Parts: sequence; structure tokens; C-alpha cells
Amino acid sequence: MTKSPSTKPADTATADRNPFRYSAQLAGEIESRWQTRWERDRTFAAHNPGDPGFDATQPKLYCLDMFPYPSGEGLHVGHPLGYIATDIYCRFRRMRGFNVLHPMGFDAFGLPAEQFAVEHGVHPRLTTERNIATMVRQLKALGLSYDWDRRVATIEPDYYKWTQWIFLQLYHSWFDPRVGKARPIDELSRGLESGELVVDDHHRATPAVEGGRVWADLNENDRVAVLANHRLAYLAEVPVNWCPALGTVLANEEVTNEGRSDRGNHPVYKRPLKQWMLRITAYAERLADDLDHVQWPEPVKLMQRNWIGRSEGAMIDFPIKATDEPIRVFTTRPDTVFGATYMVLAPEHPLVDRITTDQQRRVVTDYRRQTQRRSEVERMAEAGGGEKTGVFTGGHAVNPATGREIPIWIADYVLMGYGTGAIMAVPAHDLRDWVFAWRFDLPVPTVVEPPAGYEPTSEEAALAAPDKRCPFSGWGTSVNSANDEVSLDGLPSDEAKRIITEWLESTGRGCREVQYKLRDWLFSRQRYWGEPFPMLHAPDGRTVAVDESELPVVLPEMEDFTPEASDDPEAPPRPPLARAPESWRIVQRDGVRYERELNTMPQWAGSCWYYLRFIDPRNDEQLVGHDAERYWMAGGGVDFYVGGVEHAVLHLLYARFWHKVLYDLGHVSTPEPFGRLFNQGYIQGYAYRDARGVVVPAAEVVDENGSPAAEVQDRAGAKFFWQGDPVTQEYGKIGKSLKNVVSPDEICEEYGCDTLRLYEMYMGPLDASKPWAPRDIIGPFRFLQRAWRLAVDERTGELTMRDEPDADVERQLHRTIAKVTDDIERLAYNTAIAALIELVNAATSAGGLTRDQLQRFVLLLAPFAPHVAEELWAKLGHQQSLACEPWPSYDPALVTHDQVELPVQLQGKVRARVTVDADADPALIEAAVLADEKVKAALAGRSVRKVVVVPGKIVNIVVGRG
RNA sequence: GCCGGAGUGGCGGAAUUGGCAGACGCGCCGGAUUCAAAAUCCGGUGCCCGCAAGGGCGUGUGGGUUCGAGUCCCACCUCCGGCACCA
Repeated sequence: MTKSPSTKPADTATADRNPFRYSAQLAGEIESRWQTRWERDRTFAAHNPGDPGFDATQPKLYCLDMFPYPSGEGLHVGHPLGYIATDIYCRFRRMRGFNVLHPMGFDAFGLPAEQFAVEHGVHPRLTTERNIATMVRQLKALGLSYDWDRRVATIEPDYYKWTQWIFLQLYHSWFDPRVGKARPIDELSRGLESGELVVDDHHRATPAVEGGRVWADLNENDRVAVLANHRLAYLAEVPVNWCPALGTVLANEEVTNEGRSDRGNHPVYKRPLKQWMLRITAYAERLADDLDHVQWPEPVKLMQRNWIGRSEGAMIDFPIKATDEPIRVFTTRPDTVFGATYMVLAPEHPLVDRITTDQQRRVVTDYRRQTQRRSEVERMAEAGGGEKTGVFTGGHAVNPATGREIPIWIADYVLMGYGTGAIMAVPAHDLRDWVFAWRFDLPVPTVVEPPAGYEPTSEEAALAAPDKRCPFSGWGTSVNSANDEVSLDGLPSDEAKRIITEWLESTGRGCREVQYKLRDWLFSRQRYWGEPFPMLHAPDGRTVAVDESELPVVLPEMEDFTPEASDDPEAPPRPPLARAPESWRIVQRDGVRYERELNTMPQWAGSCWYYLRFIDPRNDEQLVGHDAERYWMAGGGVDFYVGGVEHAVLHLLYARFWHKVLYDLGHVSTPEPFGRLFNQGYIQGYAYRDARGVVVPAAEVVDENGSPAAEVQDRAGAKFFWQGDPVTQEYGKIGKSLKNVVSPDEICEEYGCDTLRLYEMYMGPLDASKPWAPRDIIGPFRFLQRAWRLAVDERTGELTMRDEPDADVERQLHRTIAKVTDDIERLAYNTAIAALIELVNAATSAGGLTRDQLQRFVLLLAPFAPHVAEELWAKLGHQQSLACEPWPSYDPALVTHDQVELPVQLQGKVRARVTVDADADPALIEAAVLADEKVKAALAGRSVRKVVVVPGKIVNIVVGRG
């Protein structure tokens, strides 16, 4: 790592010779001394119920950071932003008498270590463990008050044993719609055996109805298929995102909008593959509904709701001539069914073959082939009002409302993955159908009249037809919508929707339906560096689970873990574990030769439940002990969870899903894992790209004069170069991907970590993104110097204290205690620190503090700059750490002033000030104001029409004209 | 396109409930100290006019509500984030 050039003040701060002065050197000594003591004394160890030292009378706080991936770059200054924030909160709560659980660990499986291993031939375990060691050292150097005894890493067999165990629970469970909960799969078999449940044509269990098949009639294969169809973890041949360059499949969440891999930006293709899936869709409703009960940022809740994508509407069956089977469609606007003049199937829809007439067969086949070839990128590029393509199948269906025959088309604007992969097209009231209908000359009857005075939206107006007609996709009043049995004419859309749905249901033509955008979670990866699945495959194709007693299934040692990359989108994946030793791969059992599952779990697996393991990290009997879990998760889960907003829909959704399954099965006591969530902002910085658009290391970029880019102050018009070539500047989140990482190590070395802690918290509001401005770090450093000098005589190193308190300083101390206490609770650390600075400045001017005042100040400072606070606390004669010292209190009477100066406004402009008693009543204030010389002068004889007095705030005089 | 979030001095930001806009810090200017420099300390610092007293303007833009608007309402502009043919 290249060290950035030191700024001038830091050089001299380091070189300070006075041993009693708060220099970087002294800060370093103090910090390592206290870090060593905290570790030796286990100052921050949390005690579980039943442990010696556990105090049941204290309230608890479970405060959690999103654990980091141990990257080769180590920590950058963006990581500690959240960590310092939670640390301050935890230290504060300990002083307020809370039993605090504050753990840290590592999310250590994942692609970067594997890719590094492939490139450099080092086992990912070695690089990962080395990276963990570096990050632990860096975290400890920041003085974060973690209970390090509880450290976990997802790659440890003791840990992933339980990740595998949870997978087995998913495999052995199904979602019982009758109770809306996960239940053991045995209950399903029992329900089927007893006849309470029967099996339908799609191998699905339903409550006993006519025509269902009973369990006794099924052969072994069918029974296995029925159970597989309900398990929360199941194998399925599904169209997946296959990335040949990475040699693996990716989750939807890992594919960019451009249809490329999130990591590495390689092309991704859709292809069918047999993969492990998790039935997260079963929980769509609960995942959406339970967001109402968590204290999370609204934007994150909204992102999850959008991701889950609930829509209410109806399923409608359109009979077709060619087969007995109707085409089923989902629509959110059943009230527009009278306007459905054609149907569209996704090109991949299974009914296409049976509907297509001989005459149309060639064009249909051509179109389907063409669609298949076109990448997601191309399909996306045409999205949103762009050109629509499609062909007529030659087949017809009957509109169940009008009874008229309508043509069936195929088009790639209908997606197989949502709804039923088929739509009824209502061109007058759907923008996509409108574009398609005009292109292919299909009828466009109006069945909804917009409200009076309706102006088309810009989007609707942009699609105006040659005759100036516009589509209307809003809610209005139904027209031309009646048959012999039902009429919607004159009804508002919402009512029409209800009436038509009732009619559809009563006539067996359709039913009410809720659809979700959320898809089941693709859970297999063709990688080495992940958790092996505890699953075995028999030669006859059957899949069996490894017994719980045989966990963990340990990842085998291998030399070559290269994924088989290829340029051929059709090449079948061969995961690295296919090359594992046969002793691992093959399991003999009861004379059957099983092969282990060769895929591994995705990186999200380990992070789905780590917050539970922290509660009881060394338990080898259970995932987490029941009493400890009940104690720490009480009150709705983790009390305070802090991390970046980038996990809004991935980690946070997956973890909620697993938690709900564990809750249903009785392993945890709360329906949600994280009661309160907070997203810290990003630290941003400049980054640079070369002519090809490739990011270059920011630390090596220079300006025209050859000075490092980081030191350039005036950036308007500045030109930058990397290795002699011009580069362009941009501004973004600091991190590995923009190669503009700044390490906290250098800041700690130049100023001490107490300064870094203060600086990062002082930069601005915790949830805002803000620029890394190394120039500003000197400010908090100077503050600590002044604070130190306030307490310590720099000539002798002895404490300096006055005997009698200054009355004004005492009042300000009370106000500061009040403000800092309140600000910490609100996470407004920047203003809390500003108040501490003001206090130090005022106390310095007033000639110092008494011993008692100094003690209270040190306690206030402790959560923010714990090392220097501990040092001063020890100098004040205390033997014990201040970590659990009671937080100082304040006297409300001393927080307010006896007299207040009120600004006096004339027509909204401040013209004078009057000083009155704080509790003076408005009439008295008004008299005092009107008697004031300056007010009289400013009035200049004009008449006073009204005087607004806001006691304690302001006086505003409204004058008459002239 | 849709859905969120945000725009305040040279810079980071403060103003918690409609009540003195710019707390606090950086930077800059001046002074003390010093052989000199750094560090440190003291004072000043929104912009414009003025020697000053004082005056005018000022929270992205334009309107509105109010005794009073950074804060509330309407319209728009810019930037950041999420989603994107989801029927």
C-alpha cells in the first residue's frame, strides 16, 4: 500500500518533543496502552443469562454492525463510519447501565478470494485468514468496544455446520398455506396419507376436492415429486442467469440492468439448468406485510416492497378452440376485460405449439428462435414504449366477457417469468398493448372513460395516434362493458374491478389473485469457495439429505479450484468440486453409491443468520441456545443494526426470509431479525478513469505539475494524469471498485485513532454521504489538544484544576450534558462533538475546570474519544476503566437562562434587541419592547398595528402604513 | 419513464416543533510568540455599497400561505440512489 504524502501539520505533530503535550506520538502511546488493557481485562465482554457476571436487572442492547468481507485491501476509511457510530452508542449505553452485546465477525466466503486464488495459486483459506488477521488488527486499532470472544467467520466449519443445518431445515419443511407458516415436511406426508390433502394434476397438495388423486394411488416417484414440489429448498430445472466467463450462475440480484455480471461485468445468458432453489415466494406476503412492524428507514422498506412487487388483480381464463385447456392470464385491471381484443403469449409459453396453425408455423418458429438468440440486453434496450415485435399464431381464443373470438399472438414484451406468461391485451388502456395494436393494426375500443378534465400524462401524450387519440391507463369510468349477465357501464374503475371479479368467480371463468414480482431464490453456485450442500445424489436420480449428525460437510482440500470458464454460452457447467477427490465426492451407503452435490451455496448464505450465532457462538449442540436467544432478541430482534443501504434488498430480504422460517419452526422467538435498522452514508472521494474508461489507482494520479491529485484544492479546470496519460475525474463512493481507497492506518499513525473517530463523526450527519477531506482532520486533533491542555499542565504533565467553579462554565457544562445525551440518542454525533468543542473553548477562556467538572467532561468525551478519556480518568485517580462509570446527569434548572435576549423584528427584519427575564409574560415584554430607544427610532413615528410576542423566541412588530 | 433522497458561505456542515440563517470545524486574513519556520495562542471572516456609523441582498429557480418561511403549499431546474415491457 502506498502511503499518501503527509500533510504539514501532521509531520510536526509527530515530531513534537514535549512528552506532556497531546501529540500524535502521545496519542499512539495512550491508545495502545488502553487497547491492551481492555483486551486483558475483557472490559467489553457481554454475559449471557446463566454466565457468571450476568446481571438480570440491567436492560439489554443488541447492537450490530454489518460484518465485513475480509478483502485484500483491508479496511478503508468508509468501513469505520458505521463501526465508530455503533461503538459510541454502545459505550454510551454501557455507561447508562445497559447490558450490551456488540460483536464483530467476517463474511468470508465469496468470489474475490477465489479469483485471487485462481490468479495467484494460493488457497483461498490462506488469503482469507490473512485478510481477517489484518482487519482484526485494524479494527482493534480503532478502539472499537467489541466482545472479541464472540468473533465468528462464515468459513469456519463450526460456523457453516449450522448454515448447512438451516439448509436442511428448509429442505425438510414446506409452507402450509392453511396456517401460513413453514411446517415439517412430515406433516405434509401425514396429511396426504390421511386423505386430508390430495394431489392435483401439477403435483400440488390441496385440501381434498373432487378429482384429486389420493396418496395411496401414487407410485414412489410421484410421491417424491409431490414432496419436492413443496419443500422450501428444492431442485428445479429453471432458466438461470448463466455467466460463462465466471463459469457460474448468478442470482437475479447479481445481474446488472445491462444483463451483465455484477462482478466483473461479463455477459450473462438465460439457460435452463437444474439448480437448488429456495421457496422465498411462499413468504412474499409476510415479507411485505411485516415491514409495517419494523423501525427501518422508509426508503429501504419501499425498496423491499417494490422488490416483492405485490399486485392485486384477477386470473381470467380465455377458452381456446384448439385445446380443452384455456389460456389463463393475470391482470390488475379485470375491469377492462371488455376491451381485450387480442391475446399475447410469451414466446416460450408451453401452449404456443398447440395453438399455432400450420400456416403460421414457420413465422412462429422463426420468431421464437430469434427471441432466444437475442440477449437480455437487446430485449431490455427496446423496453418502455420502444418498438414492439411479435407474430400471429393463427390461433384464436374467446373473450369470456364479450364472447367474441380474438386472435392470439406471441411477442417478447410478454415475459414468461411473471404472472402466467400470457396476457389479455387491452390496447386502449395499456401503453404497451397500445403501441403493439397500432403497429399490427388491431382494434382499439375504449372501455374506460377518463375523469372529466383529464389531461393525458406526458407518456400517454407521446404515444398519440395519427388521429390524436391517446391511450388512457388510469382509473376512470367503465363504458361499452356489458353482456347479458353483467354490466360495468357507468361504474368507477375500482367498483367495476370488484363486480367483474365477482362475476368471473361465480361463473368459474376466473378468480381474485395476488401476484408478486419476487421469484424463488436461486441458491446454487458453481464455485469452490462456499458452503457445500449437505445433499447426496443417487445414481437413479433420487436426492437425499445428509443426516444432521454428519454435519458439517467439510469443504474438501483442493489444489485447483478454477471454475471452468468458457466462451460458449451452451457449455454445461462443471463446478470445481467435480474435481474433488473421490473420497470426498462419493459416499457409499446401504450399498448405494451416492455422489455429493457439487455446487456450493451463494455468499449470502452465511450472512443470513450470523446475528444469531453471535448470541451463542461456541454452542456445538444448537445453532443458538434458547435462553440466550430469547434474552438478546427480546423486543423484536436486534435492537440496532447499522450498515450500508446497498443491502436493502439482498442481504436484508434473504435474512428476513430465513429468520421467518426459523421462527415458524420454533428455533427463534421473534418474527423479524432486525427491529431497528439504520443506513450510514457513504464516504465519497475522487476517482479517475483512463481513455478506455478503466478506473486507475487514485493514489497514483497527479496534476499537470506532478503533484498528487489528492492535494489539488482548486479542481475547476484542473487536468490529471496517470503514468503520463490524461485521465478523467469523477466523484463517488470510496472503495475498491473506484480504486480510491484511503486506509485508516495512516490517519491513526499521523493523528491517533481518537482523532480519526472524532473526525469521521464530525463530518456531518451519519446517514448522509460526504466527501473525504483529509485537510479537515486537523480540526478534531486540535480539539483534543485543547481538551488535554485544559486538564494537563504541558510543562509538568500534572493535572491542572481550579478550586472554585466558574458559574457560567458550570451552567454550560449542564447544557452540554443535556445536549450530548440527547444528541447521542438521536445519532447526531456531529452536533454533540460541536457542543463539546464549545465547552472546551469556553472553559479555557474562563480559566479551567474544577476536578468535579473535569470528571464530568471526561465522561462526556469517553464514547467519542475513549482512549484519551480513559487516560485522563486514570490521571484523575481512578483505578477502574470508565467503561461502565455512570453517565453524568444535569440539573434542568441550570440548563435554562434567567434572562434572555429577544430579537425585535420590524416587518420581519431584526432592528433591535431587548433583554428580559426568561419567564416574563408577553404583556410585560411588549411594554419593554415599545419603550426601547432603538425600537422607537426604527418606528420613526409609524403606528404599531400589532405586536407578536413569542416568549423566549422573538418579538415581531407589525406597523401600519405610512 | 416511474419511485425515493437531497440542493444553505471558498469547503464540510448547524438551525430538533414555522421564530435572530450560517453553531462548530477547515480554509483564508490580521496580530502575539519565534533568529526563522512549524506548532500554539488571540482577533476577524456570507455577499455588495460605505473610512465608519449604517444600509441593501441572501438558504437551487419562480410563485403562494403567514406577523414571520431554509423549514409549509404549488410549479419547475439540477444532482444522487433504486426500479425499469411486472400485464
